[in-house]
Amino acid sequence: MRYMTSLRFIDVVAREGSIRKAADKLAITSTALNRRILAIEDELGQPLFERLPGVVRLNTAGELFIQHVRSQFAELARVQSQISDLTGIRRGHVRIASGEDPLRLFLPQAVSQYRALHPAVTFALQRCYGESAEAQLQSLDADIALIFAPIRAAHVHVAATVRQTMHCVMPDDHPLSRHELIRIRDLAGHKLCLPTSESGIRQLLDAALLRRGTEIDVVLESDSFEFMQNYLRFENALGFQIPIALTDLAEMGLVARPLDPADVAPGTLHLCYLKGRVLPVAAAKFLDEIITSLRDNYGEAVDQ
Amino acid sequence: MRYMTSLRFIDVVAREGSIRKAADKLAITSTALNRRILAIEDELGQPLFERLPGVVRLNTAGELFIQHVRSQFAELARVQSQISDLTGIRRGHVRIASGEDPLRLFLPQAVSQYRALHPAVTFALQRCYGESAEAQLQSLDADIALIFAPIRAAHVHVAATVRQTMHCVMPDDHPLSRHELIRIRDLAGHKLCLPTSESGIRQLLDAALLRRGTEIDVVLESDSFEFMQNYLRFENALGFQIPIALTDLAEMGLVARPLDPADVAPGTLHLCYLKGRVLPVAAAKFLDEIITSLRDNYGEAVDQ
DNA sequence: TTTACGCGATGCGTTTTTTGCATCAGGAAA
DNA sequence: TTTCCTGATGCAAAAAACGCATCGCGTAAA
Repeated sequence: MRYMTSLRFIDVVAREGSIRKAADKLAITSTALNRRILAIEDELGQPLFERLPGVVRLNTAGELFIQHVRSQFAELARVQSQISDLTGIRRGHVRIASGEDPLRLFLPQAVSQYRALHPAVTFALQRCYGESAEAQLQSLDADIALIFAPIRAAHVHVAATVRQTMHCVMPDDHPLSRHELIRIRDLAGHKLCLPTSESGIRQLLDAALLRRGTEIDVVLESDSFEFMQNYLRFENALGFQIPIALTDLAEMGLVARPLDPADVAPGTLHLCYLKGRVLPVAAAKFLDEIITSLRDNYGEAVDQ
Repeated sequence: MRYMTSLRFIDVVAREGSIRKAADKLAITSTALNRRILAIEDELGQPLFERLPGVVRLNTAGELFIQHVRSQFAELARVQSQISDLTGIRRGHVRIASGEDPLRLFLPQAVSQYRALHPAVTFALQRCYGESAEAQLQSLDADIALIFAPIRAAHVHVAATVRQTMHCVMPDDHPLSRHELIRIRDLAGHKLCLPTSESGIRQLLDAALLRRGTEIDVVLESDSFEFMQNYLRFENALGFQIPIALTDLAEMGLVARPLDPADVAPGTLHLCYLKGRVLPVAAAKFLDEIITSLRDNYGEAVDQ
């Protein structure tokens, strides 16, 4: 929308922290951009940016204003989506912030299924960890977040949750593969591949290992499941995943065995959006879809 | 704010129902206005107005969009108010929709008291009845409403309520002035001045008269208390008011006597704003003020 | 039926606004 | 100090918005 040009410009300047950089990004000259900002500040009666040497930074008024600007964009998107929905063709753009786990299989399936019904809806998927997912909800850079971690911020509304039992992944000829249920103490003496410490899986494991006082042998840390999964065979090591990320292990000569819930507390996958926000039609309907899908595939997804 | 010009224009067109009339009001030519609207519709991908012979009317998409536009204005006002509040000087504009009763004494006092503390805050007071007050809250034409009538719409949030016992106003030499408490049956045979039927007072009285089956003699109907009050002496008639509207009766040779609550149910004065809305700083603080003031002057104002 | 009037849409010349270029002033780092 | 970056500003060119005149179309009065 053309009338929002100045607001969009301000948003970019705030993100870039520099008028000239923002101007480059927006493909206009810095003078034009600078004057737009001065004009808005003039109309508003006070500056939005502190001009520090080399950078510009939002002042308090600017923080208030940028929040307003972003919510206006989100609101406009919602209204446009609602209007498009009137014609029968569902249009829109859904932005999802998710941990790696659901990005492996669950979200690809869910998105493609939804797009088969509504081809005019586009998606953006951003991989990120819990805290940054919540930040993206708040800055309105994401509509929906799928987080395997405790929810920290009070401004996040949890639309559904799914219990996820931790699984241990290993080559199918690994000695532990004979166990149907794996205890924490069984891990002692085996080589382990763990996700990095931002991961919810890692946090649950660390808590469990600490509680049981088990000594472990971490040979590899990675924030890529893909890498870890491929690596397990070479080292004959153990990895960890949650059900929503468990894909075609058999093809890779791997198996997954649940860890005893008495040792490792089952984690919770949270499906969230920003509290108080009315989502665009497309995002809201997609949310409904994946709530249903989570319930069907992983049981007891709790609407809240 | 300049960037909102097109939106403001659309709002005026929607209200006027005619591009040419709106153009007159906005002091531009109809062609310029027309093109702005076409441009927005073009960007939006579909029309907002139905072009009927002689008038334009919002279509469904337009209704959705105009709601968005109005909320943008309200939000911007809130943010501006918040920003102004940073400087220490409280600025802002508070729009109140109220029945006649609080406009007599209560609101003039409250507003002047508030403005004494915050001279940069301006006020707009619109006299109206219950239903239209609620409509004004919803269309964001008013921030706060003070209604002596039952609340009908679910989208209105009631911030406080005050019980108001109906009073009968009469010349101080009227025979009924000897009664400390007036019963409905006492009214029979006397000349009555009643408010018009939109008034909450009239509705309560009608209900009471109907229940008691009392025959009454209505000599005058008026939606102006001022007029009624001045008229009572000439006709030696009876009028009706609620405490919040009772002013310097003695000076006019009038007295007020409460009606028996067993006959006429005490009405409730409602202090409201639009549900889910975050009021601008100035409006929110003024709301706090009058809640306190209502409680102090009329007892038991209930925060809700 | 005819006429007159009001409405929104559109072509075209004019005015206003926005943009880009060149340049200035000022702070940070080499 | 010099260099290099930043945001701010004067001025001319480009772009957008505007007003005038006019068209087509419908309703309502004659």
